[in-house]
Amino acid sequence: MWNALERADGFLSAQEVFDAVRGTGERVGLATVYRRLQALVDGGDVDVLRGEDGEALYRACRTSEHHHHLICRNCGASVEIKSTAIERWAAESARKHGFTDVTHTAELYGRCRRCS
Amino acid sequence: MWNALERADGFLSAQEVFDAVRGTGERVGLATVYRRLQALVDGGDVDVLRGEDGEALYRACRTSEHHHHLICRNCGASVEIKSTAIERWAAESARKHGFTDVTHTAELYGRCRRCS
DNA sequence: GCGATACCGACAATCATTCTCATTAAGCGG
DNA sequence: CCGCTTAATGAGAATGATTGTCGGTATCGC
Repeated sequence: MWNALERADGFLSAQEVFDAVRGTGERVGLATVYRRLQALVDGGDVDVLRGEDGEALYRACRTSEHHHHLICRNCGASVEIKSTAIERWAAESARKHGFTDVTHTAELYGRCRRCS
Repeated sequence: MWNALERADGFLSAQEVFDAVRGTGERVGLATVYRRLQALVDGGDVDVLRGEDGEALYRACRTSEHHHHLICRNCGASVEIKSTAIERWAAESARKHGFTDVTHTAELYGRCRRCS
């Protein structure tokens, strides 16, 4: 399961992970895939985000630091992006409106060079 | 339907809109709620975003311009935010990695003044 | 080896969302 | 007002992702 995520260089849905694992001949249940993915997410080893249709997408990330993603909406390939601009903007906006304890999500969706 | 969205000053799920409309005595089907909400979204009159569990949440927005939200994770109240910094960051990042046709999502979650 | 325990796979259940289709409402020329 | 065409609607079935259930199995300390 971990291998499947590492090998893919983009986000995979739970179904895709399931198919990939099955493809290696390993006999595994779909429920287990969800359980293990959730465990990986809880452990901080995998990033999860919601596609535009609300489906959960998983990815093994190279860094455990806070970062964002640039995702190809065609092939799923993704690039990790760090940005101080976003962090600054988030903190600034929160302060201006009296909000505390603020977190944020930010993802970019487009077509990668190959899929253009 | 529009009234229900306007009256709430936070995001509502499709089910909540459905309940609100039914509460007024209006006889309407759930499928119609989804259809009309989608139409409103397409027309730019309503914003939609995905909650952390993937559920679609709708809100009547005051401006039809592109903007983001600062949302209280306790009471659901939200503030609309415009930011040129984000737009610049998105365009810049996309260009740098050869992505085209890029859109983005960015939301801030925190506790509003009253809920702090 | 033995019992306690955690994990697992198969499948049923749930929940949001979409699809289907017969029905109804609305526009319109006569 | 009438009949006809067309778009929108409601009810409920269908779909698809995700989660729960439960009997079975591998594991570990003793």
